[in-house]
Amino acid sequence: MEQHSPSKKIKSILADRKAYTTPHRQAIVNLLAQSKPMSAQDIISALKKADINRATVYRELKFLKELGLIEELQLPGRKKYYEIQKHHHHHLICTRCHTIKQLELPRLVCKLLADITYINNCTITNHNLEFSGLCNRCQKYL
Amino acid sequence: MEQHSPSKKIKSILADRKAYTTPHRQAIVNLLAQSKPMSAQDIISALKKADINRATVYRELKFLKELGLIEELQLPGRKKYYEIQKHHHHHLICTRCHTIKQLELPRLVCKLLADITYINNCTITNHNLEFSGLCNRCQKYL
DNA sequence: TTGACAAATGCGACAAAGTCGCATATTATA
DNA sequence: TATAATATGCGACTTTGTCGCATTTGTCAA
Repeated sequence: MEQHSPSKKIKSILADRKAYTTPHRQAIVNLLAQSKPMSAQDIISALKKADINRATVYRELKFLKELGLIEELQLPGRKKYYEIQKHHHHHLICTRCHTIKQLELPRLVCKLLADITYINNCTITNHNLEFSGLCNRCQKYL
Repeated sequence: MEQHSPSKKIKSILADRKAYTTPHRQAIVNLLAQSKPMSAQDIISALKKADINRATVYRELKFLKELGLIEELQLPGRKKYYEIQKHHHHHLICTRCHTIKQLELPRLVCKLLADITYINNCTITNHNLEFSGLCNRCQKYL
């Protein structure tokens, strides 16, 4: 497998936490950096040449999530999906072809969250806004 | 267990689908009608006197969901939660006490969905908007 | 460059959530 | 009340994820 060396930024984040830059860790980060959101099993399959233990993959995903390097998506269905942490955004999972697309959201959404906090007198630390339906390719066929 | 007889409406929905009005089915619907969102395991435990098989509960939840009588919530975490289908709404799960509260959302949200569909040229059939954070009771303590 | 120590890994067993096929039981209705 | 469709129990199985522990690997300072 081709191993891109991790960016300076990632290396320093790892160093700050006294975390090592291991081949497995790099492989997972690189894989996610180049692809759509993947489930743990997707990652295990994709890296089967590297022969990474299942438990290691799960541990790694948990760890990278804590570090804020990747994000965990709670899409409809049983599995969690992971993707490289970019700017915050949301997804559509197609009920026909099961591809996951990133959605463009009107700016309004941020304001909305503030309103919700105010109306309900609570402290929102996290939200999960995901969609399912038909992607633009599949909606032509039905 | 006290068995309220199901409403006419529910009976007719069941009849339309040639589904039977069985004690187990009634027990599950009645239970959900009287409580906060519950996981499958919560339901199994709550109905342990009725001694309903696990598989039956899962099958029933799936079926009631298809009928539109209950809704499946995808909250952060591994389990799914179920609640009686009321008007569409959203939840906050408290990261401290884990209670699930229904949130009041500004009307804006509906319009937002239409905008998202338009901007992204897709067909949204379902969305999942759930929150985690601190409920109004717990936010006093931290 | 190497040795020591912390961090990462593999392994295998375990757990929780959910599914399936099949034999049996229950329900609606003619 | 007989019958045909539906629901249920049972148990094995799958998937997703976790854990403890022994071993290996990465880092850093001497």
